[in-house]
Amino acid sequence: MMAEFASLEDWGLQAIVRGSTAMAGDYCNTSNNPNSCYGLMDNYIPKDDDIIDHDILFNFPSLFERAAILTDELQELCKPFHNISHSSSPAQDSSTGGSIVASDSISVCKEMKEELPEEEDKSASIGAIPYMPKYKRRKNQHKRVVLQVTAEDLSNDMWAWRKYGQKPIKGSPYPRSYYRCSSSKGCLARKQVEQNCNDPSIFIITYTAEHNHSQPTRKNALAGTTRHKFSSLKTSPPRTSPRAAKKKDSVKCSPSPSSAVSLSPETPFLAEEDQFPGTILGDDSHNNGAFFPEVMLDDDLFSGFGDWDGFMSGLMVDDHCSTQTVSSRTHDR
DNA sequence: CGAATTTGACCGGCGC
DNA sequence: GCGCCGGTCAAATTCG
Repeated sequence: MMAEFASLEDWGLQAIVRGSTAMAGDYCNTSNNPNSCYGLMDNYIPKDDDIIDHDILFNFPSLFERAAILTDELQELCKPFHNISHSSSPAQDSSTGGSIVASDSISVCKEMKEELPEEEDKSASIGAIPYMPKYKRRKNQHKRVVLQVTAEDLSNDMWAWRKYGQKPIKGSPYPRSYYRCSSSKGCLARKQVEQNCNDPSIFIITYTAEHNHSQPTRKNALAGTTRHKFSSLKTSPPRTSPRAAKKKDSVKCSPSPSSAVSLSPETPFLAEEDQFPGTILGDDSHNNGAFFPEVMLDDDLFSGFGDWDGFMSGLMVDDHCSTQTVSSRTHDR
């Protein structure tokens, strides 16, 4: 699958090749671009920019009421991927056209940073999502939900996403792709996809804002998802528009476009068996900063929940998982 | 022909 | 104030 994926995309291949060699060291300068490179959290030192979305959290009003409900919301956020865990058996991968042997990494890094007074932030966010004028969103950009998934898992996102931009990111050899939810016109949900420069097979997905509609149950019911998102994974060369050609040499060696993008937004039908597949692990302060690939929630988030620790301890299965991949236990339920 | 993708341009936030 | 950078827009292009 990986090979297939790699062969399908010029830059993807390049990225993978580079990623497997000296790339990581050369490009993954976390001091330059922690956002792009904190994929493997074992050597990640949180900074103010590496944040989680207050909106996401606060747009789940009940989030601050009961931890149990919190997990529901987390599940909601993670739905696009936790189904993947269950669907990663080879027999089920016809939707992605590949012979996926095993999907491993479903990683969720959830962080939260208090940048604004909590009350103010809450009051501003709870309830209807206010319309954000053009170019006025950046203040909220510090608040995100970050997940890490494998390439194959990336294609199993339950939501319908439409790409609206792609940018090379400083400090990362891989471009970041920007998606908005195409299921509902007014939906403010955003998604960014970039490759983990430490491990190109891992994609870092950043969700911003929240869907204002229910999750589609089958992809055919989705608006705006008719085009096969994997079309660009065919062997056809990347498109080069006249505009692109015109300015080609001015473009920094950003890998060819489709990469993560093309991988991302396919939304196959997946039954809504919403068992949270990823073990929610406690905040990393309890774990010496080790990276827990499934779910990571930081202190600030937990500070809002009195008995979160107790709750989480019930969910905790293994404190010693790998720093890069999720053990198969996630899929064994 | 409608919808999705690509990609250069534009804009605003932020650091210096 | 300036420049860098990330995020978004929108025209052009491609695809089904």
